[in-house]
Amino acid sequence: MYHVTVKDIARKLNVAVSTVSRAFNDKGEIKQETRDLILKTAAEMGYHPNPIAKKLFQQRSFNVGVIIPEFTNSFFPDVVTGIQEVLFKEGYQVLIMQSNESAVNELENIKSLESNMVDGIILSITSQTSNVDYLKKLNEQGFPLVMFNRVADEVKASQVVFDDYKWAFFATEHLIYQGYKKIFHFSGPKALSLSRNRMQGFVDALKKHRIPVTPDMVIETGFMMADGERIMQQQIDAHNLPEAIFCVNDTTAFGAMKKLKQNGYRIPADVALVGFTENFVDELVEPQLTSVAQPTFEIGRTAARLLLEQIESKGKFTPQTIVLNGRLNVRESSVKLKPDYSS
Amino acid sequence: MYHVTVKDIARKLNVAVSTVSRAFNDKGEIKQETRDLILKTAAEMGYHPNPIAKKLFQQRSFNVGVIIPEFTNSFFPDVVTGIQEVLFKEGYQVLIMQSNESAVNELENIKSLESNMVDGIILSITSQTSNVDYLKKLNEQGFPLVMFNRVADEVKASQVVFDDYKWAFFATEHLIYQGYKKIFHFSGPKALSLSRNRMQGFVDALKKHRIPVTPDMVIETGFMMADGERIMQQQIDAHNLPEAIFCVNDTTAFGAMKKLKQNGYRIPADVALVGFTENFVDELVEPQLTSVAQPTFEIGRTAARLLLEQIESKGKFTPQTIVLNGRLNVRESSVKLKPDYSS
DNA sequence: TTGTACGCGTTATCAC
DNA sequence: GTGATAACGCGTACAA
Repeated sequence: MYHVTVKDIARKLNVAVSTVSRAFNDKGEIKQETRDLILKTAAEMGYHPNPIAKKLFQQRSFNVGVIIPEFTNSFFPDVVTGIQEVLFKEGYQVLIMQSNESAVNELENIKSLESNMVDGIILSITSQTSNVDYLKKLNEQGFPLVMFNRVADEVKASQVVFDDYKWAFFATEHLIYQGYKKIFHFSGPKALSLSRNRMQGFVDALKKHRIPVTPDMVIETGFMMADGERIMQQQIDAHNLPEAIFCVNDTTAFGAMKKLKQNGYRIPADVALVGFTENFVDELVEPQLTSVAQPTFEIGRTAARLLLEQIESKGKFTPQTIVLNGRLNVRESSVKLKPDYSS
Repeated sequence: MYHVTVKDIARKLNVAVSTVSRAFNDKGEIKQETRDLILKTAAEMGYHPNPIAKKLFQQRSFNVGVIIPEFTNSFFPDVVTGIQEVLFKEGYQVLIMQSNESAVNELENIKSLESNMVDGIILSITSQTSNVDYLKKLNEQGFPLVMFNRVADEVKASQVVFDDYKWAFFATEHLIYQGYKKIFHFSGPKALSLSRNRMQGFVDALKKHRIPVTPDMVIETGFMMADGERIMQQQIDAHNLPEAIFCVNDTTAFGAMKKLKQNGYRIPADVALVGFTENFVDELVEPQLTSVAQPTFEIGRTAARLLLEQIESKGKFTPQTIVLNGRLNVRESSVKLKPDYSS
């Protein structure tokens, strides 16, 4: 694998390397015909500027790191797609890393990206992350950083978030309007502000409609399908079933759905379900799952734009928080069946 | 963001930069105590070797590119996870790119990775890729290359594949053993060898069991859910329904399932379904979908190991093809209901 | 065992 | 308009 360099072209054309360089980074300070000649022979020789040398000189890597907790749900891949869309156009490479919901991996990833001289990092913290000192330090040093969805509020960096409170409120209110009174919430890890916000939305919606809120109505579950299954089974075993459940995400809702069906309960007749963070599977399961849709691609694009802004505004930069809007997709799993008078 | 360099350490300690460098790349040719001192002060000063300079010198990027058609199904993310697992341990960064099932993007991605001096590329070609000249050239130049699942046979590179023929054969035979006779196949894009192999497995299974094969039994569908929906609706409209369908993947099977249900058909009573490439959704849909499971993570790990082998065996390297094994997960969608004598 | 000097491929800053 | 040269940070011959 031999790579053609500026030197090769310079030698062949009997010009100086700086002239060759100028031909490529055209700033008008080169004669048109020399430029054309150089570009032509360069193409013939199969020359490509060596990006590594360029990076070394410019002290910029044009790499951006993205750290996400997992890959298996479509949420994060979709966000990453949005991120890539914007950054790729601007000439950046995107290094994607997976923390696998492990705070240890996450820290390793951050350090690895840092030592690879990425120009900035976009991340969504794990559900286990408790210590964000490193991120905080990085951010205070002015290192470009954007967090999305799962954010650490102690770190004063740019954020792209969803109004979890509002949409949890709406989702819960939707259940109330359907006529359900005994409503539970399967919550995410309380360490994440996202979980706390969704929980608060749930609680406040009940309060608004004068439905008494007791501690047993909120059950900390987790984010995985297995979590939903486990907690649902516990409730079934304890003979403590509500009329409806608002789940912190679709995945846990699927777990709950599975266990309910296994135990012979009908959805929504016996227990209604609402999820969160739209998934293409929602329309495939039976009954179809009501869920709150987040603008995944737009989250990614916005995060990328914020990061670019910070990278390019050498120094003086004030972090911004952008809140994106969503929408409630009402489907079979949450709609109260009207009494059937026809038969 | 000021970065500490070898120079800073050398100045502080009054030694030569080469001594500092030696301390890090320890080959025993340095006094133990100088080494320790240098390492200690380096740590204090927060020194990290600049990977870009290292790459420029070593003419190696320790980056590996991965190009996949899409991110939304869990198949590719899972494979990528396996790839990262192996490569990350060996000190490689993985650059992930998405071709979005576009042959144009794919070529751009390859060139972008190449010009970024990745040490090798792992890829799965798009369903649109017809011209693989560029890949062929790359491969013939000795550029490390591994293809998985969706491979281009004209390119004599290492491959990690699944025995699509065998498992399509088994899946079809399973339907035959259930007693179905009129069986259709919704095939993938014929341009992909993967599609042709699955189709051939289907055809040969029918032949083995002396079921006549007619051209209308194989319908080129595509890979997306929308494809499955469209083709299914066409069959329904044409009143041309089989007793069972073997779909090229789960996604098209979901599409078919959706349309069948919408039109009031029961699965498997009216039409049985079998998919391919296991998906966590299979157990969530109703009825649960029978599917062939592929060892996704292992595919990734194997591809990564093959690539490493080629990267490290400077020059003399013979491409290998590794065939991985799978398994048929039989679920409700394909099991023939026995006549019910109980009622 | 340590220091000097050079090269990796690029761009910017000087001269000319 | 063009050429020579230094610099980016590192690793390695070679010299000391």
